[in-house]
Amino acid sequence: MTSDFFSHMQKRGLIAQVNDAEALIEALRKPHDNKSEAFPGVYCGFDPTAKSLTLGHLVPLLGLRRAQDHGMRPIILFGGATGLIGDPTGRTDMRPMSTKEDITRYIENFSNLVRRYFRFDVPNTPIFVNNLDWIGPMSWLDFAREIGVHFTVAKLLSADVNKSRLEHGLTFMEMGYQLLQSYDFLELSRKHNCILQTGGNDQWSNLLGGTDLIRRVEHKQAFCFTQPLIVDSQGRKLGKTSGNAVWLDSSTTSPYDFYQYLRNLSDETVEQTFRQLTFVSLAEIRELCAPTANPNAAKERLAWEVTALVHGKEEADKAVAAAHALFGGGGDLSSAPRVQLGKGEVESGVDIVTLLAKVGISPSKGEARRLVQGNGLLINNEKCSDVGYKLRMQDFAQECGGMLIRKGKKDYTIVELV
RNA sequence: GGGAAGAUGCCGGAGUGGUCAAUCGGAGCAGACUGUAAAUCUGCCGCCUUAGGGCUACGUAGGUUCAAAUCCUACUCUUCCCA
Repeated sequence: MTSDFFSHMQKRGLIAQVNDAEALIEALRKPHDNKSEAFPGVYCGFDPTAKSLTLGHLVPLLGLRRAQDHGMRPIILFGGATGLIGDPTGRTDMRPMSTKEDITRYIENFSNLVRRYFRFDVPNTPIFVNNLDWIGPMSWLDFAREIGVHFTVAKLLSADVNKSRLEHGLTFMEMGYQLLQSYDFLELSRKHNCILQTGGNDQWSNLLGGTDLIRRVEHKQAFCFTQPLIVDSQGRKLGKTSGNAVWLDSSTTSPYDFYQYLRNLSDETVEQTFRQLTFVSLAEIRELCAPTANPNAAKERLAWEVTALVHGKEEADKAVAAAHALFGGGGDLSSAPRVQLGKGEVESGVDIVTLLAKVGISPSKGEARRLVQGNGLLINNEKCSDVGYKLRMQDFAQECGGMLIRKGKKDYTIVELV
């Protein structure tokens, strides 16, 4: 059944570039002993550059899960070592260096986030590794002699990713990044029978570095493919809202906001996102996204499916209920985003502008003022265009258990008194 | 090591003594239209403000001047050319 993996990924639009498709299909066809270490391994690395993972990381994560479902062993690598260096790919300047303590903390959070996407009740359970474990103890000299010797500087410089960086200052540290990632693949190939590496489309040259290294050192063929970056109809990277990333972590992006983000995707993006971010069958997706079908029904389903994967069915249902309540009128508001305000504030006659800034609905008073002046604010579904409006206790006595603030068309917040 | 150029707001990129909180484009926010979509059009887009103004900003630190993003000095960083 591993043999179906590749075509499954292709049909879902999850493969951008492959190094050797035919040989990979052939390798996956090879029967193996289900009880031993012999599951062919597939790995993808995640560098701890931020405290949480984003929507964009969901593609490779689910890709590993799809591999698991097809009888491969998923290997999730955390870049404890590579995170200290920073991948120069696609960047015009160096990443700010994180501290070692930050990276340790991030990795802890990553491993908590990631577990839910895999199965542990099967023989091919996932493996979690940290590349600091093998890169950390290695001396520079050993590394240079064992790994560095297989890379020429000309080759590294010819990579487009490095070329563009050359003008802006590429450091020695960062140029070593590809070597580290290549070494990871070699190590996993030796230890865990890992035959395949996946990554984002921008990772192509890093992935090839690994397959090259394995061929040179082990005289074995290894495989890699990249996955398309998920983008919207304008080709913008998916997963940013209001300039902020959409995180997989419920404490940074609430399940409601997560749901809303997907619910608001543009029409053209829905079918592709459906294939890439859900396990819904292709036949059903076709039906949902047919030209005659209701695009809003498709979006609701898509948003629910992905939210359920990331936050669980219960949270997804709550997000739907909240959305229906806010947009459809009536229904259950209990899951809408909430913020709290001290009673004393209202008693002392706080005005609307101060309140918006205080609870974080607007980042500053000036912006709150502009919002109100621009007719963009509704209090309990009534337009409020009076900048000096003073809140009263009865404003907070709505059914939802507080005051319903609507900013613009679809940004709802309940302010409750404590 | 020597020489040249450069560092501006979230990003790109104008500005070269006052009229600069800084042209323009992108991103973002809001309004109209709509389907919680796209496209389009309109307004906003440093912070505070009792709306008169105040404060902080043009790599960092000093200086010249009534007045500096703009001139001078030192420093930091980057790019290019030569070695």
